[in-house]
Amino acid sequence: MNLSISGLYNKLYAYFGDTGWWPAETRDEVVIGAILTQNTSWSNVEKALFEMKKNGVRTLEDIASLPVDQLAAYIRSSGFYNQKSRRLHSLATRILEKYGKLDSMSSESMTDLEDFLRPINGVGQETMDSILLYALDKPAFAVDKYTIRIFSRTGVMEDPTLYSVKIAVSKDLGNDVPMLKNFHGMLVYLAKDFCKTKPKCDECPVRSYCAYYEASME
DNA sequence: GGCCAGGCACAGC
DNA sequence: GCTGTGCATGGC
Repeated sequence: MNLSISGLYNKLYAYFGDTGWWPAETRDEVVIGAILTQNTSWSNVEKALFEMKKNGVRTLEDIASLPVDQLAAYIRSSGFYNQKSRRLHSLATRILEKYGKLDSMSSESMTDLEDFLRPINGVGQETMDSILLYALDKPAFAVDKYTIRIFSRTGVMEDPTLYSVKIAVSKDLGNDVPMLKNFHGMLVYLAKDFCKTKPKCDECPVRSYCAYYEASME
């Protein structure tokens, strides 16, 4: 059976509903989390966020005014802490220099924001799209490893890559920001709940489309 | 104890 | 352009 992108969205929505993704209370926290979660499980990111907050570091301004190695000590549990502390510090500094705060940044155009973010060290495609969508409410779509895996297994796309998925999703879901936000959130839930190394296919909402499920039944 | 996790940059081909 | 590698912790 064939499944389109909006078909996948509808299947997932029927099961998960509104996920309220991204798990952050402020725009600043989205940006921080977007760097910290790079190739890292969210539970380790949470520990780092907790440690930062415990020490009064909650905003990009707090980060920019902190020595990098101090920041590194706080985010230790998120792994790659030397890299990430440098990335976070420079990203925070550059945003503050150019825009002052994220609220005023969100009134800029997509292309201007992309041109600003893309060259920043440590901001790749997924990090940029996460920031655009979840911190700045722009119609971007963050493609992660989960997304590729699910699109591939469910046959939504033949040979999904980061860029082909981005294009196809924006074609199918358009510029509907709440929908784009929720789609990514639902894909994360799906991947975490059902697609892990020891998959739980029995109750998966899209198992009837999934090549992995079929293979596991043989 | 080994494998994996929501990436990214950079070297070498 | 594509592929391999370093970056590091915590949970299973």
